[in-house]
Amino acid sequence: MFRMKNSIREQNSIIVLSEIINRPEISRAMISELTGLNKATVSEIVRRLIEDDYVIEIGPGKSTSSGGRRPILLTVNKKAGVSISFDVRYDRISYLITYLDGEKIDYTIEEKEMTKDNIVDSITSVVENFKSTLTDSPFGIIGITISIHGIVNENKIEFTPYFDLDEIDLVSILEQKCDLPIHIENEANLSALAEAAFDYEHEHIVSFSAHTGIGAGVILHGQLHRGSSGRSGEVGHTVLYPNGVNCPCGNQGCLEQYCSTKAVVRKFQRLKGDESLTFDDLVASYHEKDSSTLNMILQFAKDFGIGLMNVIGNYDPEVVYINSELLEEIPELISLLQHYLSMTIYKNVVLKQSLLGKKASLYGATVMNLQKFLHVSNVEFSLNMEKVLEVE
Amino acid sequence: MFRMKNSIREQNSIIVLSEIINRPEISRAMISELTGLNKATVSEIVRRLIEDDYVIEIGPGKSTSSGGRRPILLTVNKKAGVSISFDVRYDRISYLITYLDGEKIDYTIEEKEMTKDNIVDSITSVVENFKSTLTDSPFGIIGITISIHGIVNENKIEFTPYFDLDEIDLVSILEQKCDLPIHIENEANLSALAEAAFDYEHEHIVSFSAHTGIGAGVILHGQLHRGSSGRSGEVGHTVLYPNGVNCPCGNQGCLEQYCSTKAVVRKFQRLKGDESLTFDDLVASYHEKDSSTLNMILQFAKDFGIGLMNVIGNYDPEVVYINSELLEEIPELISLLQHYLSMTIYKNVVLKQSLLGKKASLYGATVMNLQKFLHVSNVEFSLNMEKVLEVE
DNA sequence: GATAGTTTGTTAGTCGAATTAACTAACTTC
DNA sequence: GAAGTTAGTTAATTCGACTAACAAACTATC
Repeated sequence: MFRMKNSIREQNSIIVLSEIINRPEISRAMISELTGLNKATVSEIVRRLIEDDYVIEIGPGKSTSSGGRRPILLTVNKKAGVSISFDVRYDRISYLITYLDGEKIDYTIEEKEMTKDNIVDSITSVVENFKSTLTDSPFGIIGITISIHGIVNENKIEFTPYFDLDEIDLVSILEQKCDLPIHIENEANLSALAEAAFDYEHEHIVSFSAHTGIGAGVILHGQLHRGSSGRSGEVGHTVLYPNGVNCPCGNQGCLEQYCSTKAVVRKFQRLKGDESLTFDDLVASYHEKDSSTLNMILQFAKDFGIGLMNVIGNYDPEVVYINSELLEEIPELISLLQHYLSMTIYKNVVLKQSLLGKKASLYGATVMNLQKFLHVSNVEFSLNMEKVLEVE
Repeated sequence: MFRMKNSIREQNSIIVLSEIINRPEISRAMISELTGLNKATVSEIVRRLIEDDYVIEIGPGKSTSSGGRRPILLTVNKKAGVSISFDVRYDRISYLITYLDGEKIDYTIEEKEMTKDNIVDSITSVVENFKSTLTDSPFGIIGITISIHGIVNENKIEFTPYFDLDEIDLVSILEQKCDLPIHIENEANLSALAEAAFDYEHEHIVSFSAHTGIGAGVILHGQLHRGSSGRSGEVGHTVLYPNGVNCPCGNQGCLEQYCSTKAVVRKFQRLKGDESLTFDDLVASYHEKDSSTLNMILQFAKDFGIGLMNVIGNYDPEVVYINSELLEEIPELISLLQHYLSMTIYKNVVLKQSLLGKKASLYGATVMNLQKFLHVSNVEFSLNMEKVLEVE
């Protein structure tokens, strides 16, 4: 058991700050009611939060119909610091710079091949560039979190399929060059953090990502579950068909070989005997109700459903957010999957389309920056949903 | 955030008590060193624990080679209360009565068909019987926990295959009749609690039980993960062979239809064309190196391994305790499974034979009684390993 | 428009848990 | 027997959170 020194680590301070971050404006009295903390306690904690630049007063609110003193509304001092997020894939890099509430300052995607030789420069040039424009703020850049499509453990990249980032110690290099807190995390895990940060209702959340690979990020009791070595939720390599097709991972019949976007497009190409067909062609063919495509998609849904059930049967979450280009284009598949679920003991599990799509991991990285900055491990605070959803 | 009233709920009290429960004897100075709490703080907390009958002093220890005052050794006041555990299957009921450290007072297995009509009497008669022999103790019976081979949620039995316990509200009935705290929990979950209570080293533990059904109990960050509706770890009904044999659960190709003890014996019977063959015959045939039996067991190991990998790929635990009659009789299969694992990204995950075997759930129930009694949700305290392993 | 009632937020005093620092107690070694 | 070491207690202090009382600022109403 370690003792709390830093005031912001103090349990109740973080509870109060969470309530303030969670909504656009709130009064001391309301915080007291929501948390069960005494009014006097809330006043004292808020006094320190204001003193330390975390919170600002934005003026009086309206009194209720039954009268009474008007509340003094509080809000998080969102401009006290900024967060920088990167998402790195083998074929592209994107970044997002936001204030503390998630409001966008800058967002860019660049399609280019990423390697261990260009990643450091790609990142530092963005950071240096931004640093030069940054006017004085109490906290400055609170941290940089990098989303990696691969296995990450203890801030080290252990395995990156399709590229070679595992050959350098990215965090050490960047910490030296930037002199800022650097964090790296798996893409699916960060996506789950993002979904959880916007979901006030649920405690157990799975984010199921199917892009080039398939992975699940898992939030249990409001906290990210990373597993003992950062390998939790690697469902892409659980076996769907014993004795099925070979997978680069060494096993046979892995889910990823049947249900990743890549695999489905390949199957579509073989079905039509045309290797030039793209993802968009597949979607078009489906919407034209081409019967062989329909059948193929139906088979995909069955396989996908088994992979999904596999995760649900292990974790028993309340809700699963699905983040997949294919299911985004064919949303009725979600209903179909929900129908499959309704016939099992997991009928109460709710499937939802991810609201954040391809920006999920970037916002998850923002959440991680905030978590590290505030020294908390839960997601009981949130970014400003409105601000986030209006981006692009 | 709720305030702590009851002294024993107080964070640091429970930390100190855990250290005392965790070993046969310990001094105040050592507690101070282990926990980081100040000597004075430890003295005060221990004073209250002694006052409240949780702890006793057992006399002076030896001083170290470099001299100094001799320590006053402390130990948990194990006879201050007793725990009662039941394990209920469709075909038998067993119970275990222990002191607070897990030392056996009574243990009995009775083979009989259990139904909703006889379960209440079976339990109350044991409790009443024991109550009459119980001499005055500070806490008396601290609780009764019942292990159920079925789905349990919020202290209610929701589904029991092979029998009908889900038709009565067992906890309410027993609470009325016994006037004691009654808890019920799934068998696999309790087994996991038991394994974790004896495992000081690991934080993420899976207990994989394969008996009539297949289930996994999961300990994450030292706490039992039950899922949002008590259905976590229901791996018996994840799909092994898509389009495989029908399962009573409604799905096709469930793991349970291939790897439960029941399923394997049935397969052996068909293999040999003799329906009277038993589990023991299967084990004998294997040890006689009957080639068709060997092949069958090899196939079983492959299937079992896929089921296991499925769980590991989701949770990424540090260690998996396997509780299966078949693997207990053929322990070399564990090495084989470990070999399969070594070829995956989960090469660091350790497989172990359960030390507790068929008594795992009973000891897990004891742990649960202690957890509820002490108002804690972790297993950072333990039963007395020596005392437990000498039972029978 | 004076008064009563309501709600927000602050102040003063108190409590309790944990800390530090200085002590006593009880040993070993030389 | 003196010096060094370890165990445990005591007293004073700090700090977070609580209660209770109050001031501030509103609404409703006769």
